[in-house]
Amino acid sequence: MGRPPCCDTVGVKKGPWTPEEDIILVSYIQEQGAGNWRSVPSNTGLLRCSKSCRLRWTNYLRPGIKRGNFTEHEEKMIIHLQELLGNRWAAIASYLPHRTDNDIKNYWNTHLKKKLHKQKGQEDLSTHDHSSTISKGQWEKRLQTDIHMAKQALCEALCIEKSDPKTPPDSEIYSVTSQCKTVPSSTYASSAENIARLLENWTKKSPNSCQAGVNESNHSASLNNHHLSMGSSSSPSEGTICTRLLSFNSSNYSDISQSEEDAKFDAANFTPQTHEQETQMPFTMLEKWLFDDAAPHGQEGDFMDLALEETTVHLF
DNA sequence: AAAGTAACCAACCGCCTCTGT
DNA sequence: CACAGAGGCGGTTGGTTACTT
Repeated sequence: MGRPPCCDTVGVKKGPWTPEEDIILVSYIQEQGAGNWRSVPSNTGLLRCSKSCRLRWTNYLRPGIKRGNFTEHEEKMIIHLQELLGNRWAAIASYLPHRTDNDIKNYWNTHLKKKLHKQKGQEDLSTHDHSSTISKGQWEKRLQTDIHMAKQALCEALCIEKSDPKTPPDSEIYSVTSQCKTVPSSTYASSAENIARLLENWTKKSPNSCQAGVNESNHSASLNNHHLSMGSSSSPSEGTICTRLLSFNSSNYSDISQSEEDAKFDAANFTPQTHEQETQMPFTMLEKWLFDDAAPHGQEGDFMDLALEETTVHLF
């Protein structure tokens, strides 16, 4: 017999998450921090299994997530990393700070696999086989540059940490921990943004489900009203949750532009990041691991010997 | 306009790994 | 060292949306 399910299947809700559930989850994580997922359903009253909560957080509600519209650069990164690492989506995602493993996996399965298949078909017809070798070399250089940039970012982060112990490292800026009171509000605002986006779709799709207080002619107002209306719902905890969310939305989030947020990410661009605790392995370990993986394909030497060339920078 | 098909993506399932006891 | 439980991960599914006929 297999292991019992991670949680009771009786009374556990499945399927798409509602905005209310998202708000409850985000609010809880904002207070308690991510982790100890087992206790999340019982502490929040969510009728979801712990895994579902974790997945929802990591793939959708976590701050800093960018969805859809993969850039050409990201696309190529994924292709190359997939070539190096295989279907280790979490590892690949760690090199694309804005993206989740699920998102990358989906994108690979729906877009890139076909695209590559198509390209391969064309290449087979072509007699210029060396062109692919050249582009591969370029990618190796690019990755080397990525690694260099990541190293720099990590060094900077560590230097900052050392010089000013009160300054949280980048990894902490984007994590919602139990010490979240000291974490800049932008951390949570991004989640609020995700929910706001969700609410936007939700209000469009099901105007009846949240009509109380929703002014459909004004989107931002409708979102706020929606929060308020839920704040006056039967559940008192929900009320405080929504009020808090609203305050994040209205005061803090508006102060933090997306570009600023992006800039923070860019500072640590291509630095491998983990999803859950946002704790970063020492880069050298990851680097080594990556190279070890690549080594059997005879690429280690290429990577190690490649110096960072200015000519490769323009590729980004 | 309706039906059929393809594409997309959120979420689930089950196995694996890690960690605490 | 062995075991159990929790979290992490990759494969897969199913519902929804977009597109085509």
